Amino acid sequence: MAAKKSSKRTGSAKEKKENAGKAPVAEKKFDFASVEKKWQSEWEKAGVFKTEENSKKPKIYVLEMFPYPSGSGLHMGHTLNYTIGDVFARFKRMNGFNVLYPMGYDAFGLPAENAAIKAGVHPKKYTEESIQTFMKQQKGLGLSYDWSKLLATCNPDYYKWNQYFFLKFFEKGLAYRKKAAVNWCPDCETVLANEQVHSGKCWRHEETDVEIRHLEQWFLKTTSYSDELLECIPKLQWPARIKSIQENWIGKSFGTEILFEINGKKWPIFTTRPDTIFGVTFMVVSAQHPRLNGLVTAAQKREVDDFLRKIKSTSEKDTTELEKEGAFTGSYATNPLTNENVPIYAGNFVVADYGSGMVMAVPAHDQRDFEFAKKYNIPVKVVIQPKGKNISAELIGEAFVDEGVLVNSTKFSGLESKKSIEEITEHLEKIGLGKKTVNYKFRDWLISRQRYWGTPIPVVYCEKCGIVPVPEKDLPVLLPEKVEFGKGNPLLSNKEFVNVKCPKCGGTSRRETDTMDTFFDSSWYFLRYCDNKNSKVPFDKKKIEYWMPVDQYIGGAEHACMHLIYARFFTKALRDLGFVSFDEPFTKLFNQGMLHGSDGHVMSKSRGNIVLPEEVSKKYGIDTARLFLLSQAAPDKDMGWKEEGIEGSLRAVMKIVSYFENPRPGKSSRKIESKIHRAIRNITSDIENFRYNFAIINLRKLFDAIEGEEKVSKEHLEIFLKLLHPICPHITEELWRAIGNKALVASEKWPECDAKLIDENLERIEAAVSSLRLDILRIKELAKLEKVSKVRIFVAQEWKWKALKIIVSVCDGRPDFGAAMKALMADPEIKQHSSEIQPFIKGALSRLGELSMLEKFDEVSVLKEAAPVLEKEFGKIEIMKSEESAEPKARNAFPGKPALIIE
RNA sequence: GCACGGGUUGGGGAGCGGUCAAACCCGCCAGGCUUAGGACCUGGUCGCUUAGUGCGUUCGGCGGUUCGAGUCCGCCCCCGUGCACCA
Repeated sequence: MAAKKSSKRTGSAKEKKENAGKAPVAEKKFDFASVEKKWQSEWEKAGVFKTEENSKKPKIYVLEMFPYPSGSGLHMGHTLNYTIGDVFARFKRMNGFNVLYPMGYDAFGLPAENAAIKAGVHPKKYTEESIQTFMKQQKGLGLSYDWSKLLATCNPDYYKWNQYFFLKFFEKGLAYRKKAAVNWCPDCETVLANEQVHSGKCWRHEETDVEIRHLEQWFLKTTSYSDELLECIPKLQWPARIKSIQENWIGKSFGTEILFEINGKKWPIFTTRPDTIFGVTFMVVSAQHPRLNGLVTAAQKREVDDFLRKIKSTSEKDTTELEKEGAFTGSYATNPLTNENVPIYAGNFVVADYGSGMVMAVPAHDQRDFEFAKKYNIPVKVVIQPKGKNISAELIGEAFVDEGVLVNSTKFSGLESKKSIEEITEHLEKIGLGKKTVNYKFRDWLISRQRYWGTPIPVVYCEKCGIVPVPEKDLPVLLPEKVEFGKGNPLLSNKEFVNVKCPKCGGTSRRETDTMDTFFDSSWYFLRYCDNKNSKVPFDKKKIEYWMPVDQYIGGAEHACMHLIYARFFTKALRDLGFVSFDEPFTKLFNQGMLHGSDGHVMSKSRGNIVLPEEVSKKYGIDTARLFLLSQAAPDKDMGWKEEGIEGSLRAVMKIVSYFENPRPGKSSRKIESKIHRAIRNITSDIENFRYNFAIINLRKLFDAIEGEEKVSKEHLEIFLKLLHPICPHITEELWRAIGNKALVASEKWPECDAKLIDENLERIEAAVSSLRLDILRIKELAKLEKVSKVRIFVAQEWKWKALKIIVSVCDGRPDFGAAMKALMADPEIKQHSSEIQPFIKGALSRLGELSMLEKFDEVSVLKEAAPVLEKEFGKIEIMKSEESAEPKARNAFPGKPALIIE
């Protein structure tokens, strides 16, 4: 099929090429592969993508989220992602910026380890090979990375600094170890951070329920930055969606902490509804609460244990539908304002580590509490009445949760609930039994993992000294290669690694075998790029100060409350440790859309719907693929990959290539000059604002205009190639050379728009020409005229123009028939046409907006310029005033809408 | 349940409250050119019209604001995403 196709693809295009004495492009197709290779190596030779040291240019740091190097390599989805950044980086480079555009690999992680278990390959080998594949593919895409900045997080010269930062955090108390109810994924065989649990499932295993286990683990004190992380969000130039996800994730809520007395001890209870405190009839403590046991009396132990066993077997299923359940603990709490004793239940609907893990239950005014109370026959006490209504505990079928007026609340009765929140809180503060407080959903980041392929946590456990950090001089704690994969943490199988002497006392001690969450690695990699070869310190502060923060970050929205929050935390923590002096790592963030495969699902290896860039490249050339991907939609929108569409992009590329094979150099017309400068202006702002799809439309329009010209100057052709270069880097280099240039487009200066050369009038004339021409042709066809010998164009009578101006000015954007009529009748010249005035005003009022634009140009002069262009084709063209015509249709010519008579 | 996106002409996808029947691409139709081809060129592609730059009807549904609404507001329906028993 293919061979037949290409042999047939000859014809007129071929003849043209042969006349020019050149190889027929269309026939040979175009050797994209060798052109791509050639320019990729030229770029490398010239080092055009290297950042400059001590540059006077303004800096810009363009960064894509670095990939996890999986064995399956890149697909078109990645291609889209990196192309978006590459276009931007090339554009900025040409605009005179010193651009840092690096690439690296998030090389630690579970998939490598799992592959090792499955295929018997060592994770190190697996990862190294994957990285090689990725690099080769990325180079094949023509991405303009400065490869000298390369890093991989699994190299000791990188993870050494993970350990170094860990120790710094440990010193400051930002890294700590505690026993807690943590998330455990039985498939990953490790604990997970809260951010890695999605709706009760593991982020890597959609099918796997996460279990709650009580384990001692390492945490980073991310919560000490909760407030700052939240407060800085409005300042970020990030997509609103990501900002809102982060705000929700941090989940700040204002409320009151009330001290209830339980077994002689004060328990702080967090609530947003202190106004309902007189309605508390019981308390519920989380079934996962670490202090639950202390509340259970001997008599109730059995009941509570039964309950705990029951929820363990059902709790992970259908969290949405879960019925509220619980068991009485046997303990009571004393309400500080009523001195009533209320029973404490253990319940499945209370979160252990939000607030204090126990809630005061007000069944009359909280739906969950209501359901629970009904189930266990606990009294319901109404303390807030809706305005103008009277509800009673016996009759309500659901909790009344809205605002109202307090009742049964001692001296607070009669207050509006909103007001009483303040008053009750104040009262509690006065008597020392409560205070205003804030609560966050955000929790500390659990960073230890019971897996092999990660950064060893630099700590040993000494029998005498307890937790002892590894001294800085002994870093890095190397990850041993010799381990056995299978059950449990492979690191435990290496005795030399595990059994060490205590750095403090020299006594027997055991090395920590947990490794760090890989999100630790990715929380500061953007800093390391700035100084990736430094072996003395994690990075030179001066270099960081020059390059950071990242000006433009590009990546997927799935990292909204994982990587993007961790990196922000890390930056703030490093700032407070004196490593950096800025507050936020990423000034601007762009979320690229997801590429969907032909089955409509997001393109991914596991779905089996991936399209490989190599294959597309081979068929269409990578520039064509880039053009196609970016022209489909705005780059932040999801889009589908469809093979059919790319043919159109190939056509466009081939048209451009053919044109440049046989250019027609000469002096450009004013018209094309105007168009070029308009295009410069538009395309510059399109790329700047990631409106690549519009940039491509403008490029195509510009090319159509160039192609239609008899002659175009070399300078203008060069401008076109420069404008196209960020999107189609390879072919533009090839064509740049073809029209006689030596240097590389990649290092050329971006063209500047000379606004003076944009000629609105000329473009109006052109538009008039083409619309006139079409009208004439259409009329000719409809009238079945053999030939057009004469065209008469009738333009509106002058009084109509005058009247129009009056109407536009009188009405000031708002149709006002009366005012318009009055104004027109006041003008003696217009008054002569009184019979036509009324319909004219109606017409004008109905298109007021359009007409106020029309006012700006002179119909007659535009047509006078337009007509001669068409005379060659249609013979004599006359322009005349409507009143000179006897034809009623022509007489009705409206301003801006000329009438035609053709003979 | 809460929050955020989105529903536009055959498909993809644009659309500062007036210049918008709605960019651009694909598809489709007609014509041209032809070593008759899924190449290239030109035009068309909501309906009705037609010597029109004419009329009508449209932008998930229903209301509202406005002289004027895909465009703003309210409610509803559908699709997608995030969080989810957060007290």
